[in-house]
Amino acid sequence: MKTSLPETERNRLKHALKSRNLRPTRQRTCVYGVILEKRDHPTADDIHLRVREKLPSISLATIYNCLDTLVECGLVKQVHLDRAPTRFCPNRTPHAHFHCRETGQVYDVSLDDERLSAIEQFLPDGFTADAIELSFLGRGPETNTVL
Amino acid sequence: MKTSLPETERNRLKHALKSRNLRPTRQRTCVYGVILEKRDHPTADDIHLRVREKLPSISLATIYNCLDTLVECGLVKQVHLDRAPTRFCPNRTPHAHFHCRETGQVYDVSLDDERLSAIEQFLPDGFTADAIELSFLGRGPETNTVL
DNA sequence: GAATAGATTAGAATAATTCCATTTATTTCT
DNA sequence: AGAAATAAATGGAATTATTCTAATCTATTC
Repeated sequence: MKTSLPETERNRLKHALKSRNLRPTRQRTCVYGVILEKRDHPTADDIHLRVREKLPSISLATIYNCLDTLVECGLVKQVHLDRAPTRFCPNRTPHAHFHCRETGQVYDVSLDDERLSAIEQFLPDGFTADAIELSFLGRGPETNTVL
Repeated sequence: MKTSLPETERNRLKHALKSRNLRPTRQRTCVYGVILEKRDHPTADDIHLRVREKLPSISLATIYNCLDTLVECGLVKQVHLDRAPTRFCPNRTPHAHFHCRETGQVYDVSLDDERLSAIEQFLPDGFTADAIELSFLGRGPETNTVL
């Protein structure tokens, strides 16, 4: 059976899993593949629907398990917006999220090292962060009234 | 009946509500009072328990209604961390949140104007944000191993 | 190839949030 | 003040997200 995961990505997954003594199962591979395929910040449920097209019998619990594993491996990030289901994002470079009020669309906003370290310096002495989540809520470019 | 809300705060609430044609009901006043009283980022459920001591018959639905109103009025902010229930925060000055992995405690991290506008500049052209949420996950000062 | 550890599965359980229809409170109008 | 009109609160049911559990399946090790 062939899964549509490019070699580099598949290797990244394999290595990340192996280094933690986890197995590169069909389900994990497929979930990761699906997340990389359409980068629209899907929820667990969205992902379930998409993965089902390839592995029709996969359960939602497995989706959650796989996602948690991928998050642990640092291959996927969780995005928490509003009182809404968690979304998942395979962008491994440092970035923030912009959530459009109008369209509901979520955009990645990339953060270079300079910006990232600027943010880290907001923390008072004694605090050490290993994860930062920055998100904006507002109106994206396609909602602009052209006058 | 007396509610333990200091005058300034009560006025702030009254004015914010009036300007939106909303009513300063006992429930709204009490919910706001409780949130100001113990600033530990409680969930809707926590707040329900606390408000019940003063208004024993208040329902959770009303707590949610009141909180939504307070958020609309800009008197309370929502905090979204992990896959966890939303927390509420009455700190109206710009600030981020720090979530300690060990203790679960949530700290406010204040942001001065300079920092705030630095963050705003992360946005590409065409995007306008009316809310920013920044949160850190890591270890707070009380978890430091003293060597 | 049996034993062991790791993953998946279905479905039940839990928990957060929303919805709805009814009742109660507040404001407005006279 | 009292009646009408509007806004808000209520309880409980409904929905939805997420977690848990026990059983089954798979891969790896001896």
